[in-house]
Amino acid sequence: MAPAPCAAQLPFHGSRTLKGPADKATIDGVSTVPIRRIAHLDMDAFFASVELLRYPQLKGLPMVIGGGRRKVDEALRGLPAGSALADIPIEAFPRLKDYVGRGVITTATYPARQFGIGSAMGMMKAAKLCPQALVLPVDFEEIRKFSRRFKQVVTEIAPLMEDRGVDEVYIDFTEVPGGQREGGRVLARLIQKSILEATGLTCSIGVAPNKLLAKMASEFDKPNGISIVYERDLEARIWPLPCRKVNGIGPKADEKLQGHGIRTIGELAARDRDWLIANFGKSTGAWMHEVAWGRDDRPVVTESEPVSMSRETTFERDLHAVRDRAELGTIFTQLCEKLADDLQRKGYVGKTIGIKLRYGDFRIATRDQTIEAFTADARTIRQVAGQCLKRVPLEQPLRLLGVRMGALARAEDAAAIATVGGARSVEAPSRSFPLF
DNA sequence: TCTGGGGTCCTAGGACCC
DNA sequence: TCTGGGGTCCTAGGACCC
Repeated sequence: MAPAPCAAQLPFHGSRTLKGPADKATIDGVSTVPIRRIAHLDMDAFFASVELLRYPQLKGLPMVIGGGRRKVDEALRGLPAGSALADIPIEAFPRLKDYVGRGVITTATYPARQFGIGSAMGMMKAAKLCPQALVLPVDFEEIRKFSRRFKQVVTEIAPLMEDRGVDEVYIDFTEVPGGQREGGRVLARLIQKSILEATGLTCSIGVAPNKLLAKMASEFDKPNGISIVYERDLEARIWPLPCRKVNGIGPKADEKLQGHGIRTIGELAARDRDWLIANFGKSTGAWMHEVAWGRDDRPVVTESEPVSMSRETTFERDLHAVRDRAELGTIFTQLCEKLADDLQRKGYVGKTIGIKLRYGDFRIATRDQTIEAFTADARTIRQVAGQCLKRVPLEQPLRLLGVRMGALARAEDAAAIATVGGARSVEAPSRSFPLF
């Protein structure tokens, strides 16, 4: 019988991170310390590309994936099902001009992007740009399958991989055999080739000294491209880019920067660190200065625990708390049940239960309440969330309702805390009981 | 007939404790 | 009677990302 593992042999719990380079390596016959090489990998038009594997006859045509599914599903149901998917005539597929509803686009194929269509764009707006574009619903099961498959290919080659969503990962090349050759290009090529063989899908990879630059680099040559960026490329390749290209500078920050006449990353780098801090706050200002100079020492994190889970839904039409009370109540209960099911399936419990609603005019309100004991029970969630709902104004029409669980713990850890906590409360009341 | 459904992190005020 | 900081937790909102 194998000896019981000691603590040091147990798998890492929580976040496992890679530290800087340690060992000597040989590059082109020269012994040297490996330089930090971080890759960002982005699947090309992921959702749409997965659909194209099923319907190859649509290749090369403008196509979008996403949206409020109903209408599209109806149209697709009219298609002959089963084995001959590839033989369905193109004319049989639904078009954007026939689309009705509130959805947004998840992915557009490259031909569709030529028309100015992009992710997160409303379906109705996209339909005006390219009414003849084909439109298909998202097949989440299929997407997850392909997502798992490509990530497995990556980790088999380079184990230090950080998951950034269904279609994106960071990879630490630094200590991987071949990871230093041609600045990472050789390994990137191998990964691209292996993913294509395993899935039939292409991806774009950027390799750079850190995550910040790798993320920008992966966009340089899309689709199916590889870009290698070194520290010395900062001025020529990074500084000319608009500030928006920095992961973390969004529309608001960009607008404010532009208000100060700062449009490119180079112009941001030219500003005084103290000036940035004075105008954007201590944390954001200092961070902006660092990223403008291409500096980022965040590690590649291979494992992390979820902080919250939620379920939300946008109604087909705006609902009113009083007039549509019954319908709203049904949806609310279903959301709570789905959330409870998610928590239980994944083995989590939580203490902070909250609701979110979006009004017809897109304003958002949230309320939450922290309860004594961890739970993943649908009825408890429904009850506490119901209390939260009473604290929010409900006069105006509602567009969206959501339920959220925060302050998560693994179910088994929470059970242990409950036991110890129970014993503790008998001995002496104390508020400062350590959580973990 | 604009604008989905998940998430993370940050800020800021107030309660409460030491 | 008037005055502190530091720390944590809770709550609400907002920016941002995929």
